[in-house]
Amino acid sequence: MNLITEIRRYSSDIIGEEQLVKMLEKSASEKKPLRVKFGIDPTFPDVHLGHAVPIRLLRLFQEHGHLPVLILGDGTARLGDPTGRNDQRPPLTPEQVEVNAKTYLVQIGKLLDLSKGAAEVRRNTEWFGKMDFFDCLQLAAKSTAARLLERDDFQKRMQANLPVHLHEMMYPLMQGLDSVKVEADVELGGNDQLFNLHMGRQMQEREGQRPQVCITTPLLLGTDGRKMSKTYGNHVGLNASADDMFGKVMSLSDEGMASWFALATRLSTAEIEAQLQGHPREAKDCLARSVVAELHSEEAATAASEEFVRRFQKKEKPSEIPEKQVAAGTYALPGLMKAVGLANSTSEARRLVEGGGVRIDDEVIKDVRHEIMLETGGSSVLMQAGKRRFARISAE
RNA sequence: GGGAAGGUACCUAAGUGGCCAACAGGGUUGGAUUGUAAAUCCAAUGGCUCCGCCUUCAGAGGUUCGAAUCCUCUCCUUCCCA
Repeated sequence: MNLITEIRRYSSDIIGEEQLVKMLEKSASEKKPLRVKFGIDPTFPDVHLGHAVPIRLLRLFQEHGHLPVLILGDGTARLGDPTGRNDQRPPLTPEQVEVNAKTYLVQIGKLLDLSKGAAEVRRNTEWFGKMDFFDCLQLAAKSTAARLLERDDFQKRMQANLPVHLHEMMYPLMQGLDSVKVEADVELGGNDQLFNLHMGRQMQEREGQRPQVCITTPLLLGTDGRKMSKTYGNHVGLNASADDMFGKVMSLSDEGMASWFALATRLSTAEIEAQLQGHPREAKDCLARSVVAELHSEEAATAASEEFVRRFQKKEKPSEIPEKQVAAGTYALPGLMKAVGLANSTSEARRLVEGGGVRIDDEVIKDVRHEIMLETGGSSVLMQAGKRRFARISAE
């Protein structure tokens, strides 16, 4: 299939589309790969499927012989992209950033070939680490306050009487400088990154480089239909276990399925159409399998699907239940739940019990004063909190 | 530098001396229903040795029998003027 057609599947905006077509042709005839930049800030430990959309597009370029230039924004992470935030995030230490950066490489490596020659991985402290204050001033001189304040989220915050800090305004400039430093031909990003991508284009032009083509990808929504974000708890992490990943995808709302099929799987448009015609449950099962298969394996996907049916459709026990051991003795139910990690506090445990969400050996217990006796060598107790949390408890 | 408005639980946001662990909505968590979807209904939502006790309303002091509410100082935010 034609690359440009495939690109469109994953993109919401292409700035310089004609230019891109020419670049692709020229690259093919000269056998010179395009440098395709994608930057990600290691601000938290997990990459999720939302981030994976541009990474998928990047892989598409890679499969067509172009060179992914992955920027780990270890410099920009110190500051944090203000996009879509109405508050600042706490600053990260270089150590935290480095830990995150390492996990990112592992996770991104599941989708992209990061081996030498196949991709270029850069950290932007490579250049930001060397800049002194006067260099920063020069960077600041590349744009104007009016231009930077055009940004949507700055506008909104100012209208809401929320702070907009000066360093936040530097963020787009930093991202733009990344493009200049790596001489990007194309830059990819989520569609909330449009402003930042534009900035790279402008700055390259000022530096006498050919301005990059900017491609933004649609936002993959979270399982509840809102923006996918860790703070909403509606994200699917790339390093989630197969079962967990499967379950989360199954909890996706029906409305979100079409977009998930398009953005989070490699199924063809025709296959997707066919799935969407069928029963939503079957379609979602196919979707969840595809996602798990790509990040784990086919076998894991099948196993996760079966496990899911067993647990939630047939309401059987999960095939693996965590074993917990406590000292022998008699326990009050809430305290024991806290001790084995089924509740965060005894008060929370009480609430669960009173709400009828706790079972011991398949029997609902509503009495918070219920006591459990555990003796060494005695039989274990199966405890269930809510629909999905189980523990088998025995005495040491 | 001058003036004004603010800082309440995960978020938004009431409360301006006792009836406040603190209204309401969102979120979250349990339960019912179900396709672990959506929608809907019910309940819970600081902690604990739980019919009672303990710690909370930016921070530190103070007034009072009693403060999230009054006073003083400090820290933080926004806006207006210079």
